[in-house]
Amino acid sequence: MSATSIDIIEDLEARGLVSQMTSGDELRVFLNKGRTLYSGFDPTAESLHIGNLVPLLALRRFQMAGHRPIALVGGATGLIGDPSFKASERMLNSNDTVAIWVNRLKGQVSQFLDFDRGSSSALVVNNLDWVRDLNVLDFLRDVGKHFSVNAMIQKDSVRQRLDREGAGISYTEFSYMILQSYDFAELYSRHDCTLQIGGSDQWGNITGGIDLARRLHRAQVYGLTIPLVTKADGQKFGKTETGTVWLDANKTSPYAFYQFWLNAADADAYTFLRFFTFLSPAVIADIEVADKSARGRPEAQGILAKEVTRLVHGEEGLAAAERISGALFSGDLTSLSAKDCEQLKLDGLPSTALAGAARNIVDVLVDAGLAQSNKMAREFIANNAVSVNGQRVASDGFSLIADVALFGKYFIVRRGKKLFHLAYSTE
RNA sequence: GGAGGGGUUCCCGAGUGGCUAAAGGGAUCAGACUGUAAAUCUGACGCGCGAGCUUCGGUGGUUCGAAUCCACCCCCCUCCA
Repeated sequence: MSATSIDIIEDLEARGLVSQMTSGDELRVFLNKGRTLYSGFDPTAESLHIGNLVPLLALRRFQMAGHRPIALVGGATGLIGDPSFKASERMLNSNDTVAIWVNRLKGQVSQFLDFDRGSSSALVVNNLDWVRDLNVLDFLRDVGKHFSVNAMIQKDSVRQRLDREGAGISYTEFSYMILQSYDFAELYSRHDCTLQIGGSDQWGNITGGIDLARRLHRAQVYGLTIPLVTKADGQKFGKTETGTVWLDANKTSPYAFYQFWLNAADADAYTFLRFFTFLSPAVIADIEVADKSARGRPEAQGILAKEVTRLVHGEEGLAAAERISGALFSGDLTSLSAKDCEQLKLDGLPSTALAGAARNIVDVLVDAGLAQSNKMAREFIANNAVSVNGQRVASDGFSLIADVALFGKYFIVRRGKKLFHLAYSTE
């Protein structure tokens, strides 16, 4: 294998991306040559979300450093459910559902990796391919025998499920760790995969795999975990009012995605730059210094939003997101042209068509999803939180009629400071 | 199989016959202040314009009246076998 171009561990450490690793110095030396590594992504939904982006980008960082990344999509493990640090047992998803999600995820992870890069070309695999044909007796005899239940119940990742009153864990989920361990051993023998990376919640599963690879194949393999992304104020990362921030443009538009990053707190922005972009730690440090010495609004969030949106949605997605953001936030809505309004719709600003000639604002808010109920809609209006085309809506009797429309048909409805919706008349 | 404990509004968690749409905390949302930040303060937080209606694992019952009492069922936890 070819020599690697940069010290990947050093880069990861400079970004704060290393949580734990097995035999640190040894691993550093081991990575002087191009190696094969993997990270797993379980199909728990039809799309990955921004939390998955950190290990995914880490795979790419390794690839850029000359290593061969394998993205494993958990067609098998997704049928079981990872109990690690989960408060309670989860519902099982059907085989069909998981199979569909596997395909979606395969497509998503592929976007971030290079499949034409010689000896470090990426690989996407599905663990169902080798787990499907295992039979129970062989599994219990050949694999299960290597696991000590005593050791398994000591793992932090399942402790709270065992200790906590009212929780508990099924044998199904308890077995998850064994399946993931088997994956590592299998990837070692199939692809000479010698390193597994994952979120820090995966430490227990990863070390399980290291032990199994040694026992089954007398192999020395390694593990490295990445810190889970946390926010400075302690709140959960990756959620907005509308829910999870997905990588799928159909579930979270490039515009919403861009806005998510733009709204990062100052205290988080530089950490996120290190975690979610390929800007070098030195450049990021410069940005931070410049922001600190400047008054007013920092640059970091803008750079962050631009970089990550480009990474996930490409130049076109970024351009659309910036067009909408510029139009809505940088001043006078009435200065928009008819063409601009049409473009907002094309760019993915949430929009609805209005059937009748005049529509009551309360109905519009509810239909557009800007309010959950008529009652909430009225409350927003009473709180002065609603405007149409830049004009405060003073009463819940307000109607969207041609007189207040832009170009006779467009209504830019705003609820709160940041939530916009385009309603347009089809008459 | 036996004994005990438990399932309350998004989450945690009080409530053990009317004063309870249901304490308190968290999360979330809005307003003010700002920088589409943080912190802080104020308000909202089942549905309904409203009279009111629908909620406390499920079903049936007792009662003028139940989340609270009874019966059966489902699910979870702990201990014993």
